[in-house]
Amino acid sequence: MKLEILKNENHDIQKKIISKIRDLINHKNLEPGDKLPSERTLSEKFEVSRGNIREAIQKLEFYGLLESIPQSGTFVANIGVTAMNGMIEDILRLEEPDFKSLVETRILLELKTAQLAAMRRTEEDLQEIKDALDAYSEKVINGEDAVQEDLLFHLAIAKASGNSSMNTFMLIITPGIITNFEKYHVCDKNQAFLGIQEHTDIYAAIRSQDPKLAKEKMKAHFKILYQYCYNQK
Amino acid sequence: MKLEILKNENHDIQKKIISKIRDLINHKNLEPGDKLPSERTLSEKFEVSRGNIREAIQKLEFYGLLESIPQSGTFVANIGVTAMNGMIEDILRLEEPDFKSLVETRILLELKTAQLAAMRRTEEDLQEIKDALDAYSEKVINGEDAVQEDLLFHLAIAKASGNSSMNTFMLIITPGIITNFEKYHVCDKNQAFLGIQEHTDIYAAIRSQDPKLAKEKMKAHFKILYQYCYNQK
DNA sequence: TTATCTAAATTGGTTAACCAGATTGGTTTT
DNA sequence: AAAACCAATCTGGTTAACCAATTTAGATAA
Repeated sequence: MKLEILKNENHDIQKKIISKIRDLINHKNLEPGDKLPSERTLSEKFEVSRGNIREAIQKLEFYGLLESIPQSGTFVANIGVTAMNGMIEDILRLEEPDFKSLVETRILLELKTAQLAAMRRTEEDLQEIKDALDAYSEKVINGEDAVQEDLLFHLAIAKASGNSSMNTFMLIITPGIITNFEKYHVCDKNQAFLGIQEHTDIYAAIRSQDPKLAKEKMKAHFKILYQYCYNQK
Repeated sequence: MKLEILKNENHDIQKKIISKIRDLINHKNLEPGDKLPSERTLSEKFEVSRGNIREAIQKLEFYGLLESIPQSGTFVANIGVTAMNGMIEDILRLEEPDFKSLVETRILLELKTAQLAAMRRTEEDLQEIKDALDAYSEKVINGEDAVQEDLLFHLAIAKASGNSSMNTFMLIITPGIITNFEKYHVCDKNQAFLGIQEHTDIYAAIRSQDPKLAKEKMKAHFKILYQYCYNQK
């Protein structure tokens, strides 16, 4: 409980620091390549710990807005003040994604990865998808829980898509999907049995290198989920 | 130069730690809820600094595989060994996305965000998109560089889509897109002038709440880019 | 024997000291 | 006057000490 509060406080502090950095860049008219004040200077100017400053800078570095060079300084990336302001505003605004956003995004990604996997899969990819499918089927037939095997099947397809961005994004949204699924108890035995057929259809389409069919079968697979989630709301 | 090497070494160390944690979970048959050895124990067992251990744990925490509780310990998340192994393998394998992956993913996301924005945009969203469009047009007409304003127009649409996951992903791929664009000098003056019309078309479709048209116009906008990027390869 | 309480040890998180390398300003040399 | 050099200073990065909360184990009391 207290953890949550602390973490939120910490998160708030980071947001405040980021907005102060933005204000500083605007006020001092810092242009691409200009150097920010040192971490120590900022920490006493903003009256926060140096660690907090470092975290904020690293976050802005992640989004490509700043660049830290050891033993030298932190510099404004090659991006103008306009885009800088717009992007920082976005970063500050971003709330934690709701379940609906996660599902919507997952479906979008999976329809594409299925399509791409059908186009690009190697024999090795295909074998891995097949293995995941078999593991899944076996668990379901034995009446065991197969959430993990289901997940691995989908991740195998993402891998076969040959697009590392989409693969990464699948991994990022996976935890949120799983926890929410378990919270809502979406998967029951009937759906699992139906899942075997749907998974098999998807696999077959990817094997026969039919992108359109793969997308179609993936869409069918998500149809129930999609409706279920939106009715839940 | 040396920075790169060091950073790669650091990255390698983290990967090694993550795979060692995976081995440990497998070897000790740690199940969901089980406690990992303390950070200090791990650091001397793996012969790395405690900071490295913390980074690796935080990364696995980000992907929902571990959970750290202050003054208590780090625990295996509610995810079985099968999925744990599969996901860690994926995490270790993920390479930096190439330009093609980035563009492919951006197009996928933007076609959807345009569509969703047309469905869900509020009056406020619409105004912000309009402002971004005007700022872009003005720069282009004055013959100035308008890369930033172009970017902000697209981010405004992502915001209006009402899907925070997609919005986040757009922000994540943006830096890679920008740096590569500048590297390849994609945008020239002619494209910028053409861009005004295309942007205006997209805006009009979103204003008139026509999802299908919005997607179509966005597709047209990306057509040149898409071909250009793939020809570049 | 069981339950309860207390103090010591353990935990993840945080802070302050330290490090190596880059920068800078002044000095010396040519 | 200009170039070369050098030491003091400043930088982000790293490490070790510290902290408060928690857990644990043993002593005590019922």
